[in-house]
Amino acid sequence: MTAPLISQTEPELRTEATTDIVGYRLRRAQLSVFQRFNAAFEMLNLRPAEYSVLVLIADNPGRKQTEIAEILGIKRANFVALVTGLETRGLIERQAAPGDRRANALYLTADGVKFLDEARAIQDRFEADCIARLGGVERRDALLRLLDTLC
Amino acid sequence: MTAPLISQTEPELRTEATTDIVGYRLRRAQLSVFQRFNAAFEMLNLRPAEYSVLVLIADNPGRKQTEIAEILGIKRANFVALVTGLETRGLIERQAAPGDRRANALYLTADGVKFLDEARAIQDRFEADCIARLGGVERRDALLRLLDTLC
DNA sequence: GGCGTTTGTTATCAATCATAACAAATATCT
DNA sequence: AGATATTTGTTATGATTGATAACAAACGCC
Repeated sequence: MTAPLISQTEPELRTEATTDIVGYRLRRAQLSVFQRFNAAFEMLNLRPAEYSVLVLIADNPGRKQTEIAEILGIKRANFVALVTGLETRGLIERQAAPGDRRANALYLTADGVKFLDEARAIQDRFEADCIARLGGVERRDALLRLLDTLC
Repeated sequence: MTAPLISQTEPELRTEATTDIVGYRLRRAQLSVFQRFNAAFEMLNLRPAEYSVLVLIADNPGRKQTEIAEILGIKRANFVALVTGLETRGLIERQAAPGDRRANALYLTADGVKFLDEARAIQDRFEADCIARLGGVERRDALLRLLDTLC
């Protein structure tokens, strides 16, 4: 005997047990947001991690690689290529850190400052879009508070 | 002249421009949750994606690979290795799909059912921990609603 | 019967993340 | 001061994840 014909409309899958999970929904939301971020920054060819590095250096010039990396939760080893990439593009500089010949002090170049201005403008629009989707700044803040409890 | 001594306590970095961003906080929270998930499932050697595949097959036996993959947002191409891995471990089976000799219908094996029972128990405890961190089921539901608006 | 589409698959490719090892420089301790 | 431990940047490497292109077999359509 074959399976009986149940419905003409395509039978839907049961997904509650999978989708009603915090981690799963977090992953989906994060992927979605990052894809939109990448689309918005396609012209600048800037990835999320790179943007955060530029902002952090701009707000904290002269800090060592390790300090910047640690705050972003990036391993020292993986941070090297990231910094090298931004340096090769002429956006940041590694300078000798005063008082520690091992360390590299990171600075934005003049080009980097100009570049970051453009990036910040795009990011502001992007964040405004996220806030609009969430339904207002209060909801955004509520989300950030909830996310913090998971870290 | 050298930089003046400002403070004995280590000077803190300015991070607002980076951390007050939805995408960034999403990424951090998702990474943190997945790391705890992986720790909880270390004994079962089960990754988040694998768990969701098992649950989805259990709740929708006989579905084609493409159907399961699409719901999880996994590309067909990348889903092959995932299915093969679970099949090699004896947890699921690829069976001939009735009426379509191209497609593979996916089923849990008896071992897969037993295995998923254990996994579900762990996941239930894990989700309870997430809810506790968030401050209750209402907050968890609020988070899920907010996350949905970002997809 | 011919033609476009779907399905599973392989092969790449890029990005992300983790670990181990290492040399140079620095800090610590006695 | 000298021995020892730690920090810093770096390279190398591996595992995981996600995306794209191409392909043969099977299917659906006309």
